[in-house]
Amino acid sequence: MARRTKAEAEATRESLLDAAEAVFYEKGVARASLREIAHTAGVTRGALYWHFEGKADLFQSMLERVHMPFEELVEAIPDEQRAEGHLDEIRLACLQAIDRLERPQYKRVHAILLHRCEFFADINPVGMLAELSREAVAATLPRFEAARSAGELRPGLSAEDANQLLHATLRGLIHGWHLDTSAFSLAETGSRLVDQWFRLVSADG
Amino acid sequence: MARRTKAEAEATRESLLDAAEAVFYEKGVARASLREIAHTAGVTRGALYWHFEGKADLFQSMLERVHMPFEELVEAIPDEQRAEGHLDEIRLACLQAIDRLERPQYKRVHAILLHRCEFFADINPVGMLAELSREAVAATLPRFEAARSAGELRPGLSAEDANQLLHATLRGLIHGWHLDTSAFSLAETGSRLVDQWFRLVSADG
DNA sequence: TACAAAACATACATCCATGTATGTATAATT
DNA sequence: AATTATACATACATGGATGTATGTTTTGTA
Repeated sequence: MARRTKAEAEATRESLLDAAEAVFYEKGVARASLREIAHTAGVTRGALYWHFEGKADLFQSMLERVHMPFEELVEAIPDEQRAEGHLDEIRLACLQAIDRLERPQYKRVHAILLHRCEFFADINPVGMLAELSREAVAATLPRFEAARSAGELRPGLSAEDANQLLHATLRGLIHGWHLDTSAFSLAETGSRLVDQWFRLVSADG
Repeated sequence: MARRTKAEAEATRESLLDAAEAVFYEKGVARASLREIAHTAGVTRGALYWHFEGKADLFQSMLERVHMPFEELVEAIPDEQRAEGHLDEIRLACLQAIDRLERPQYKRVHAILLHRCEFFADINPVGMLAELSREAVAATLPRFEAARSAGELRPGLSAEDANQLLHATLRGLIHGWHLDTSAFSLAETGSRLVDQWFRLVSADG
């Protein structure tokens, strides 16, 4: 086929990523063929290999579209929700994360990352999840320490333990939700449990 | 090759399951070939197809070797650890689970189930995880309700919420550990966090 | 002791995925 | 206006995996 304009090329790139999301979600990454992804995007494998080096590169690029660093979550806290203390700021950021995880694209990509891909070639989803986890853990720890210094944390509970417990709880909550997203609503049940958790670890809970 | 005795046949079946564990763990389920599994077990695909219907059946059979129902965990609580109340019984059972999850076979199979398999053909690992989860949640709920009635639970915390929080925390803890099993020891860090958790939710914590 | 089925190994047919090489029309550049 | 690189499509070469059919001993059994 003929050469397309730059904007058109970018559009095919995006549609390839969209198609990858759909096909990865439906078939799993390993059983998804590049042929089907290209076909879903309305192009051929030629286009795919032009924009990406292969399945691994495609997968990686797909993930980069949904990265959400903790600081971004903090900034995304709406103005009407004013944080009362350090603990409360973490809580509100968690609620922001929960809110985003229910959005279709995040949900689908997360489902792929959690249950629809095995490590392959250069891409190691376990390592990627581990990296994201470390990033999040490192971002919240100083806030828990600040909360500790301010006396917001329950006596006998260290900042490190509270931090690890929070991430374990969130991770488990999200994984559990992804086991059956129709079983409960993240927005409702999830945020209620998160609120309960913060009440349990706060000094005046 | 010639017909083997019944005992020998059972031995090859077991060695095929062992090989499946090893190859699934190394390559992931989707990229693991039955040829390599058979070769690792020291036989050919003929033997594999004799004992199992295919990869799905092999996978399923592999999982059945490591199932651990909650009641079994309760019974496995050593005599020197006497449970003080309902909450404490749940706690001790959790510690039993943690203990088992560090054993090589459980650890490997769990790693496969969590991060090294995609759903395929008739087998749906997400559904299987969901089923195991439901089973565990259903097993602990009545105990939390008993704890609630006995006044062991923190005021303002329902049995349902406590139950969901526990399973979220455990699931997150285990998933997090599997992201990098060298990062921390489940036996040490895990049981410390579990103890902390039960302290947080208990009325006299 | 004979025989049928067990417990595999071997061979074959089929299919599909990946990677790369090559073709091609057009957008961008000079 | 001519040229070049772009943005793909098409074609080809290769390889490996699955499923099944068929062989081959030997074991359990009647």
